Amino acid sequence: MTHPRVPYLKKVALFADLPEPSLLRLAEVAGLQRFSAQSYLFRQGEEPDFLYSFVEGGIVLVAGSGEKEAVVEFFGPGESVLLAAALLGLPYLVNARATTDGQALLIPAAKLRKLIDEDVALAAQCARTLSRHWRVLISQIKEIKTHSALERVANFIIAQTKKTKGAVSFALPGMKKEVATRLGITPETLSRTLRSLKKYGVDAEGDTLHISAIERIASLVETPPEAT
Amino acid sequence: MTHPRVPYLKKVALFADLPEPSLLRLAEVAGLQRFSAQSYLFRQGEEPDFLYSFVEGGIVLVAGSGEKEAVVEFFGPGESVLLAAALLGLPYLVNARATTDGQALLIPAAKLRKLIDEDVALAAQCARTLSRHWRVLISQIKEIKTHSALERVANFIIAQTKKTKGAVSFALPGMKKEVATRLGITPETLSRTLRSLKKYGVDAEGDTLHISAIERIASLVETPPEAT
DNA sequence: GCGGGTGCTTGATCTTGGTCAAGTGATGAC
DNA sequence: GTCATCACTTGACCAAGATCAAGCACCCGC
Repeated sequence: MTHPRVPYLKKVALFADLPEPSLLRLAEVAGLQRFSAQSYLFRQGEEPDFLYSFVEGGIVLVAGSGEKEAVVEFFGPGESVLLAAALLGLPYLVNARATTDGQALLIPAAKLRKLIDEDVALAAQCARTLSRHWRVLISQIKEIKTHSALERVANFIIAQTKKTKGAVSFALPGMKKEVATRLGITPETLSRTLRSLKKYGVDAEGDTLHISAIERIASLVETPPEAT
Repeated sequence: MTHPRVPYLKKVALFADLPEPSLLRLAEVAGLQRFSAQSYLFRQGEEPDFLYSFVEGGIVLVAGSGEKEAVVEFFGPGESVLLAAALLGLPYLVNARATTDGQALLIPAAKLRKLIDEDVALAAQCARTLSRHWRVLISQIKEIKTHSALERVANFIIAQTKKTKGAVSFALPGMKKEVATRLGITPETLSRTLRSLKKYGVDAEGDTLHISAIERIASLVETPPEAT
């Protein structure tokens, strides 16, 4: 009965909660696209033809094309990118490069712009998703403006896991040099910082970090018990 | 015939293009609130009761309460803040402090959340406004991560005016120390940077900047003509 | 008038993190 | 196999900008 692409749509947070009719409308215009690691899905300055929602694999949003590259954020399965550009029909501000092989649902931007004016459920859901993105970016700006390199690395580690205590291991969402610019530091500084975190139980093994006790990392960043 | 608060709603970009029925629904729940310079409209961590849209005057969004304050962005007449928190019903991530006296339209957050699920025009408009905000924040992140203090100040000056050449004068959107942290630098550094920009025709007089030729500032920031 | 608070500037000094350069290890082309 | 490339690390050095400390100018209350 239901469209073959609906199950894919269900995997994407942006669409998961939409009612059946909305899903069907989207399913009709959506297409599934494979991509391979290190390939570019789109480049800064291009006109947005699609909204990208990841079913599998991940990408990294990179600002600035030439020498000065800065990672804005990593995105993985279930997330959508560049809703903003697609909705406004303005050129992408960033590049998207795949960090792994994967597949994405592509929704034609023109169709999306049309649907959003007709479908409350979709429009409201877009607004909520964009709201979440807004908050993530605000946090990042706060972070960069008020915390040191070591604190940012610590916070990044904490953000990568849901656990608040005990041992954790996880893979970095991209190459170390990408993680570095995501944090607003150089690869060299990240390397040194990770080494200095060894004494707090952080061990790097390739692109996997082993944390012996996440609460020790958290203590680095919490305001140390103040008087007053 | 029309509600007395509709003309105020018309002044706000978020609402200006909405059809009459949507405006009326909003007008019924909106309230006008005066605020005075330096007062806090809300503080970080509070539950969002309202969406704030400025009819007159401006505010500054400040992250971090204690010692480490960092300005996230300035907002003026016609703009709306914390749509994100209001829509999601999550605590504010930032403080809002008035930079001048003014008045704001307050839309109860609960009502807004209800309306957005029923009113396509409103929902779509929220999504578009949030999209614009997203792009502004992305630009700021790029800026901080890839440009030096001098370039950031130059870009800030350029962003404050619509003109692309000739002389300009404009008032800073807040105190110098606020502008400084907005740019991710200290007040001292801003002061020194402005002085070093004197030779490029930038003159500070109180909170007003006089630029003798905006294109000279622009040339500081454009990639100097590269070979290749 | 005077005194105190505040925002801004200026100078001297320090520190963080960036830059430059060299070296290692893994990977892949041939 | 060799060689090149590339991510990453490490070390030595450097510089942009932060911090610390005065000093100035303005405003407001008294």
